[in-house]
Amino acid sequence: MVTLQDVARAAGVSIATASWAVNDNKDVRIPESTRIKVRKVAEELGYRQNALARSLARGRSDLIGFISDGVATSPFAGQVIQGAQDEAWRNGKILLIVDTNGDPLIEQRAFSFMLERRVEGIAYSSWVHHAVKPPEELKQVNSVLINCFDESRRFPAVVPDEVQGGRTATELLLAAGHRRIAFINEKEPSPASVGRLTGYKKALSTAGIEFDAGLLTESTADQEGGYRAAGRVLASGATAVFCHNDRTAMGLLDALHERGVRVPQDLSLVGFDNQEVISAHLHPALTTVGLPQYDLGLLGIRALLAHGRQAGAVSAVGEVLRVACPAIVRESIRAL
Amino acid sequence: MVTLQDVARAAGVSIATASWAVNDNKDVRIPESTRIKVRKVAEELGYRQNALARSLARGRSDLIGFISDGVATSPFAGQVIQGAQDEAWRNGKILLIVDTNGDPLIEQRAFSFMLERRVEGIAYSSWVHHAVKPPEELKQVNSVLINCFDESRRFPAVVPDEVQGGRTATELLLAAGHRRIAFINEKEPSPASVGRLTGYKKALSTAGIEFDAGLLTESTADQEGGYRAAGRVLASGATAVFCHNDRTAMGLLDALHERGVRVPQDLSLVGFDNQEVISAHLHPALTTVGLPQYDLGLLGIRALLAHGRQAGAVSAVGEVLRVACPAIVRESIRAL
DNA sequence: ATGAAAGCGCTAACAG
DNA sequence: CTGTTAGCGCTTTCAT
Repeated sequence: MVTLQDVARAAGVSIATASWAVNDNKDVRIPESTRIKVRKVAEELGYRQNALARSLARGRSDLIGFISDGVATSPFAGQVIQGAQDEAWRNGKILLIVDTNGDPLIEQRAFSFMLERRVEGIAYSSWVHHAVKPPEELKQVNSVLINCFDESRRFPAVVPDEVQGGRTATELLLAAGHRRIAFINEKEPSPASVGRLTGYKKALSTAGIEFDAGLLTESTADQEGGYRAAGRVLASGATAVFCHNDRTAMGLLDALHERGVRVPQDLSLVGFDNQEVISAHLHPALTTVGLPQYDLGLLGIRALLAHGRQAGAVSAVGEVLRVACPAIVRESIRAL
Repeated sequence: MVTLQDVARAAGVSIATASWAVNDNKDVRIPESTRIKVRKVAEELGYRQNALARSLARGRSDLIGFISDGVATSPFAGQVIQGAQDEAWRNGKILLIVDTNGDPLIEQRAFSFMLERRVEGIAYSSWVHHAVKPPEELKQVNSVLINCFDESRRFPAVVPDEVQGGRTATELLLAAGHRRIAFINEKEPSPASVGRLTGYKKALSTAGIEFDAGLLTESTADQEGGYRAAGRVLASGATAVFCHNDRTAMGLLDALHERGVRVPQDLSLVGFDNQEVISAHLHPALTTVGLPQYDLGLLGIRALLAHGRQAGAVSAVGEVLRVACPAIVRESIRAL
């Protein structure tokens, strides 16, 4: 490995000068000529900075830890990471990602690894939007929660705006003239289920429609849940249905096909999540509401970096940022 | 930040001794008592090793680079990363992951980052199994290709065994008594399409069945492709069909439902990829062949590490390891 | 404008 | 058994 010392020697300058030339240091003025020369020599020798030494000397690692409880399991996490990575790079930082797969022991080791590597912050993310009890280690470093939040509000968090999402989904149907809109919601209480229900009710009330409990069906948030809800939905006399997520919609669509109910001719559908493999390829393609995954990652890292800058600023601590969920219009809604 | 020096001072020992104690160094014998004491002091002071300094001093970073062209876009990559991470950790290494999203510029920067960080090897992976022209930088460090391969065979590679997979899928149908088995294959030539076709033919020939070109249909490898292939498949008089992947099977199933053809009563189906969101939740649940994603990652890193150990060993260079694709039996096959 | 030199925190000979 | 010390490769202050 060729070191800066080698470059300096070969270029006939001191090691300090070589450092300045290589780093294009603005604080010090060295003649363009020597700068050029040094860089040329470095190039020829195939010099490559040693980030380990550099970090040690500067006291900055330029590393940001990213802990996820499931890139592997989830089709969502990928986009979040992409957003996080892009924002990190834009700031000259690089992500040190580890997927704990939900295992506390792995999480423990992940923290050690990261802290030992002197990461400048940690983004702690989950693939399901939910409340978490962040591990103590998180407090040892600047950090942010992504797609999850701390109930005791000790950390800033970035999450999707479920309420607005639920409202948007409902409004899509309302705008098409539907008045009797069924909602197949997830049975388990969760930020998504309570948030989306709230949004659904808000949209209805804004449109001057009274909430009808008979239009609300609870089920598991997967294909089977949607499939089993078909009977109740049909019996409710709804002309449109808002499904808790795309998987639910897929199951419902399946049941509808079997019963000869056509979508969107006989019944309009809107899903949630915009899980592409499913929504974009159903028959008909599913109109849905997307999760702002990329932005969650991007904004999470941005918050981390901003917070790091104004170190100690209390303002953002515990604050939760809700990111808008966009409408994705495809073909499953028929205008009345 | 408390340093080793602080610990040493507080424990009343030299910094070297402190290092021995903290690292549980076997090469040197220090009395259990001082070892305990040092560790206790370290604990109390909240000492945490500085991996940057450690790596610099030892000349080993314990970092392994993992370049992917799409964790974000693919539901497959996640499992590969999981396998890679597990194997890396088992060896005390940590993965430095970057997703290039297929962008050569990002890839370029990724290499710089990794090389500067002195990674001990790079796993270069793709989310579609295909031939790649690995960038020159890969040669600067111990490396391995995962789910892709170098046509000029300059690097070891780990890929799924498409031929065996195609054979397995076909055998699943054969075993159920089917003789007229249609194959909806991907139109574009690719390791997957040619491999699976080869496997299909082999299975047939082993079973003493002659290949019938009339049973082969080519289409795009997605839902739409499967949907459009329905007519030809039905016309072929097949009693079973092997779909190039689960998405194709999903589209086909859709078309079949519309035409009133029941699965598996009237027609048996087998997919490929075991894309859970789809295959596990179709009606009926899809019998398919899985991709050995986890193992690809695991074996890739293992190869990297092994190769690093016997540095210079020519044996493994350019060698491609084919990993078996397992059968995933669900409900879409009916025994004749 | 450029060089000398003191670290950054830790490891690993080498002495004692 | 334990302490001294010379680096690892680079940044940065302080002279020159």
